[in-house]
Amino acid sequence: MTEIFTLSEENYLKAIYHLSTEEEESVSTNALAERLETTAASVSDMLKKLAKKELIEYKKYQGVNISEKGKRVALQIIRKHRLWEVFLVEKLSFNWDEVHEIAEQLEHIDSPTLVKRLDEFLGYPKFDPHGDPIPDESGEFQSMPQMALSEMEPNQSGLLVGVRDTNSLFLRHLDKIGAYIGAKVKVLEKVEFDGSVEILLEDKKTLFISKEVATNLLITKR
Amino acid sequence: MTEIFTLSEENYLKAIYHLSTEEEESVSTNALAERLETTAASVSDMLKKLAKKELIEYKKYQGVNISEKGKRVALQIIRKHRLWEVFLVEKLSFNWDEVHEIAEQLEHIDSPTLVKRLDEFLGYPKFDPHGDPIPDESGEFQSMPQMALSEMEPNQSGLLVGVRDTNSLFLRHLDKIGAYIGAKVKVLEKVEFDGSVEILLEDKKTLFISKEVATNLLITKR
DNA sequence: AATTATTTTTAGATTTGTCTAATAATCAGT
DNA sequence: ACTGATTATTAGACAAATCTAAAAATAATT
Repeated sequence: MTEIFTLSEENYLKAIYHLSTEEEESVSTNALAERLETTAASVSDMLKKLAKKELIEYKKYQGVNISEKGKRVALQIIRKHRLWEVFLVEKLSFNWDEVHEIAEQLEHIDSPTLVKRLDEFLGYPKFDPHGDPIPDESGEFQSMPQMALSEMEPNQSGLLVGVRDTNSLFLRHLDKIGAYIGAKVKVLEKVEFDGSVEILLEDKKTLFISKEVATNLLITKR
Repeated sequence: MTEIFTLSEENYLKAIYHLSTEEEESVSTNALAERLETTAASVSDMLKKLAKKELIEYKKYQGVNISEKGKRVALQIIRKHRLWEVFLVEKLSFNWDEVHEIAEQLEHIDSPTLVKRLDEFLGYPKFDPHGDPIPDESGEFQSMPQMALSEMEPNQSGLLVGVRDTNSLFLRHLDKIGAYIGAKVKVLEKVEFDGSVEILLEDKKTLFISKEVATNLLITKR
């Protein structure tokens, strides 16, 4: 008898989870309202509901913290979202910038067996097409130490493992310059003047990356 | 800008479509209420809504007929349902008796591109795992002339192309006796006494089929 | 510390889809 | 053609999720 949650509840939980990993402090009503493109009043209402179900810890005017139970639920939704993204890209040959909205729908499909079979079908992937880790059934996931490309020093190298911004224009730009998740990246030079970075991609192509792009590319050193 | 329908509207349309192909006459409020496990009052309310959107033709107390527009919408939902069933059985190795409820959820995912890619990925299947035809993008589908096994005469043979009852117990029974969609079936003898039928399955196995089972198996002669 | 600005919550409405109970229309049997 | 039974519709209520506008709490500024 696994508890069932509404679409709205699931979306709130996911947003709360994401916001609380992005910042250390508790999540504010307004931040949630903005993220979910709704009003602060609606958020207040929903928070009361989620608190009653013990999915969050909530004291009026003090912001929200996600509970252990809430985190468990959120991570399962995120797991589904990312598995479906892998499916869409690997099996249905979508581009990685086209899959987010479809996965937003698919993540709410309720069937533990389906998730298990899908995971198996995809070969138990550990990361989604954007480089984000896929939680396992118990909510655990591998997180590699990551840093922005802009924070690396000349001569350091690593693998491109993720992007900070998942904006579709940005992702298409990456495709165009030939950058993809898993690519080997070596920093050749950092340009003081404008913060841009000269990199060597896959040991064969050198190019300049603007500061804006460099701060949005996540690298694992090793 | 393709019109968007709510989950409820889609489920009503699907039910109306199915009921109106099962019987020639227009669909009654009570029949719909029973099918959708709701009350006649709720059905009345919804019918007004669907009529306003011109998805059905509806005159008070006279039952419903689905409009051309409504049929188009219903067939696209059915298309999605059946494609997902193929996916679940062929790719995720579900049994055919386990897929219906999951497909009931997946059929509401809204993304024309997804449907197109899924269809392609599955190799443009024409029938779902229960033997039901899959409508194409414009709503057309192949329908083979079908008859119940119980209506066939001795020495006639054909292919098992579908089931009338999709009850999970029934489907498992079929698995147990070794009957599956696509199997060759030849009627050896009909037993007057209890209406049971002796058949030859795939030219290699003879067995007795009860009247109940025989009326629920659909055969194409050829 | 007092006042202003910001943030958050409440109060009251609205929409969607549902329900029960009451009413109205149609159908069936004599 | 009438009467009783069946079937369908309306009226009114309710829960979920949202909104606007008003009030309350907290934070910031002088």
